[in-house]
Amino acid sequence: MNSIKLSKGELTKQRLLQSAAKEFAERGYHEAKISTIVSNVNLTQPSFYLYFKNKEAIFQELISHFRKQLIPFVERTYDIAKMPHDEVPQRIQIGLSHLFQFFASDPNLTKVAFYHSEQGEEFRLVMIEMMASIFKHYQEVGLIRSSLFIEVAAEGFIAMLDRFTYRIILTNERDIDTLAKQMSDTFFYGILAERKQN
Amino acid sequence: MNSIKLSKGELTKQRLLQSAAKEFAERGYHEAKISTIVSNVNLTQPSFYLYFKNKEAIFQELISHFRKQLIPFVERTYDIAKMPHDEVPQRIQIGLSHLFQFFASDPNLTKVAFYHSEQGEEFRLVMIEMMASIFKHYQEVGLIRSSLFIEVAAEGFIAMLDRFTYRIILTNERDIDTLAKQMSDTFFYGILAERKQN
Amino acid sequence: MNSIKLSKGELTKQRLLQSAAKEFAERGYHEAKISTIVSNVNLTQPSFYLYFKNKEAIFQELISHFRKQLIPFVERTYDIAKMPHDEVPQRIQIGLSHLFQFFASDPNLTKVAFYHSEQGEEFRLVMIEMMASIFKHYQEVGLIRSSLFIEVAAEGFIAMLDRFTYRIILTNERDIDTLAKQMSDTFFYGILAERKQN
Amino acid sequence: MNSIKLSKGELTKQRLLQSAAKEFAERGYHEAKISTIVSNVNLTQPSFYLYFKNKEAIFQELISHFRKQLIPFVERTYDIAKMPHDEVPQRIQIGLSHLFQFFASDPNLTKVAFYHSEQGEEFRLVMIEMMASIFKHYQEVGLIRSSLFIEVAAEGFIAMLDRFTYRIILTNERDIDTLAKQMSDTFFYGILAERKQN
DNA sequence: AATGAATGAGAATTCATTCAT
DNA sequence: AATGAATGAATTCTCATTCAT
Repeated sequence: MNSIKLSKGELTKQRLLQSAAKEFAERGYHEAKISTIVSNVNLTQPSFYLYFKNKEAIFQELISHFRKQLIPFVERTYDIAKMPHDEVPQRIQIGLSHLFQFFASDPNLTKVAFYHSEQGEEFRLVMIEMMASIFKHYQEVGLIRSSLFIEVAAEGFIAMLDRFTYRIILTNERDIDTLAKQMSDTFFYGILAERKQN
Repeated sequence: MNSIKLSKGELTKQRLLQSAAKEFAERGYHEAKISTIVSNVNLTQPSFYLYFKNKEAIFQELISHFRKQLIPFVERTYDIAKMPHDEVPQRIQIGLSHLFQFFASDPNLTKVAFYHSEQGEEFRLVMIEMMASIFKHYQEVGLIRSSLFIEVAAEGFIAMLDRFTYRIILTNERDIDTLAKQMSDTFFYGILAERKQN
Repeated sequence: MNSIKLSKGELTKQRLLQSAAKEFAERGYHEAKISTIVSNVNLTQPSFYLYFKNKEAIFQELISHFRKQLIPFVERTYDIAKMPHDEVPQRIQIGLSHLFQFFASDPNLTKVAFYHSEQGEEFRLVMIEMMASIFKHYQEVGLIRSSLFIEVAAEGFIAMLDRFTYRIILTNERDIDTLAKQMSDTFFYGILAERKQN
Repeated sequence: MNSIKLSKGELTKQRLLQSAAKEFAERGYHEAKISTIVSNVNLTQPSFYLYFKNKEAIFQELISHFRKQLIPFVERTYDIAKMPHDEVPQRIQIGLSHLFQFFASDPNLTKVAFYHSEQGEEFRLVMIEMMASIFKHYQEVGLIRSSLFIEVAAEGFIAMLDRFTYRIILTNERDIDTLAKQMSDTFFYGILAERKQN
C-alpha cells in the first residue's frame, strides 16, 4: 500500500526507524545502541547521523509518529457519544477492538511509546480523558448508573486496555475481538451475580 | 520495631539498600549509578563492593526482599475464599486496601519491583493467579455470575490495582481507602444502569 | 579589474577559496569544516574535491596566493634604500601605510596567513630581513644612529606592524594613515624627552 | 623549593597539568589530545576525569594559574611610576627583563596563555594598560616627550615584548638581559641619528 | 570498615573523504 | 559540473569495577 516510490535515502531512513523501534522496544531508550540499530540495516554508524541528529532525535521521531496516529484515532472515538443508545455497549466494544488492532499493528512502536517513553503517561491520560467524557455523557442520559465514579471507572478502563494491549503485543496467543468482548463484558456488567449496590 | 541493634556494617548495608531503592526507582536499573547510591550515604565506591558483589546483586537483593514480603501477603489473601459469603465484597475491598497500603509503605521498592525489574511481570502473574482462584471459587458458589470470564476478570482486576498503585505511589493525592472502595464498586457492579447481559 | 570572464568552474573555485579564507580566518585550520566552506557557497561536499585534493590543499593555495602577493610587495619596498635621504622617514611611513592597506584589503586571507598558518613566521622573517637591510643601509650612511641594534630594531618594527595589522583587521576603528604615522613617530624618535644615549 | 609533600593524587594532578601545558603549547587547544596528555604521564584516559571535569577544565586551570601569577606581577610593575626620575629608563628595562624571565620560566604555560587561549588578548590588554599609565605619568612630569602618542607607544611596547617573548620561548639563543637592554634602547631612543621631530 | 587511585570496556558523535551516478 | 549516499578513523567521556593500603 505504502508503495509510493521512495528514494534510496528515504528508504534507508524508514529502515532505520523500523530498526530503532525494534531496538528501543527490546531494550529501552538508554540500553538501545545506535550500533545495533544501524547494523540491523547494514549501515555504519556515521550514516545514522545523516538521517538523525542523534539518538534522542530518532526516538522522538518515533514517538511523534505514534502520536500523529493515536490522537486522531482517539478523537474519532469521541463520536461514540453520538450513537443511538442501544448500540453503545457494542460500539464501545468495537472501538476497543479497533484500539487493540491499532496497537497490535506496530507492536514495537506501541511498546516504545507506552512503556519506554516519558510521553507514555501522557498518552494514557488522553485516553482516560476520552473515556471519562464518554462515560459522563452516558451517565447523564441514564445509560450508565449514576452511582459510578466516572474518573475511577475511566482510569480503570484504560488500565485494562493497557494491560491487554501489553499481552497482545507480547504474545499473539489471543483473538483480539474475543478479548475486546470479554473485557467489555467484565467492565460493563461487573462480576457479581446479583446487583446489591453498596 | 526494627530496632534490633545492627552492627555498623549491617547498618551501612541497610542504608545502601535504601539509597539504591531510591536511585533505581528514580532512574531505572541501567541509568542508576553506583556513584549516586554511595554518595547519598556518604560512602566511597569501593565500599559498595564490601557489601554487594555488583550492581546486579544489590538490585536482586531489593527484588528478593520485596518478594519475601509480597508472596506471604498474597497467600494470606487466599483466605478470602473462606469467608462468609455476604461479607465477600467488603472483604475483597479491604484486601485491596491492604495491598495498596503495603505498596505505599515503601514506594521506592514497589516502584522498582513492579516497574523496573524483569520480575515485575512475575509478581503480577502471581496476583492474577490469586484473584482468578478467588473468583473461581465464588463463581462456583454462585456469588459471582457464571457468565464471567474469570481469567480476563482477574487480569483486569490486577490491571486496575496496578494502575492505582502507580497513582498512589507517584502522588499522594488520594485517600487509599476511598480509592479501594471506588475501584471495588466499579469492578463489582460494572458500569451499566440496568443489567442486560450480552 | 579582475573581471576577465571566468568559466563556471573557475568561478566556483574562486568562491570556494573566498569561503575557505573566511572559515579558516574565523576558526583556524583544524576547527574549520569543509562542510561549512561548501555550504556557504551552496555546494555539496563532494564538489569540493573536484577543485581541491583535500583540506590541506585549499589551505596551501590560500597561503601560496598570499605569498605571491606579499613577496613582490616586500621586494619593492627594498627600493626605499635608494631614496634621497631626507625623504626616508616619510617614505618608510608611507611604505608602512601601504603594507597596512595591503593587509587590510583581504583581512581574512591576512589573518589566515599570519595567525593560522605555519608559514606565518616565515612571512614575518622575510619582513624582518627587509627592514634589517634597510636599517643597515641607512645606518651606514649615517641616517640611523650607529648605536642601534639593527636586528632588534627590525624585529621590533615588524612586531609593531604585526600588532597594528591585527588591530586593523579586527576592528575598523582607526584611520590607517594616522596609525602608520603615529607608529612611525614612536619608532623613529623613541619616547624620551631628551636624548641621553646609554 | 616546592617540595612540600604532595599526596599521590595531588602529584598526579600536577603531572597532568604539566603534560597538558606541553601538549596545548605544541598543538593548540583543539588539536591537543587527552590521550596524549595522559599517556605522557603513564595514565589511562579515565584517570584524567578523576582530576578534571573535561578538556576545557584543565585548559582553564592552566590559564587561571597563569593569570594568578601575571596579574600581581603586572600590578607590582605600576610601582615604576614612583621611582626617582633618573632611574626610570633603567627601571623599565629591569622590569622588562623580569617579565621576560617570568615568561621564560614556564614556556609552555606562557605559550598556551598568550597564543592558544582566548584570554591571550586580555592579558595583552592588561599589559598595554599598564604601560600606558606609566607612560602617561612620565609624560606629565616631562620625562617622556609630549608629542608621543601614548596609546600607540604602549601598544607598540607590548607588541615588542610579545614578539621577543615568543623568540625567547622558542629558542634559547639569546641572553634575556641583553635582549631587554637592546629592546629598551631601541624603544627609548628611537632609531634616527638626529632628532628632527615631525 | 573504608578509602585513594586507577582502569577496561564501551558509547555517542564528528569529520574528511570516496563511490557511483 | 555536481550530488546522494555512505564510510573509516578518531576522540571525548562515562561507568562499573579492582588493587593496594
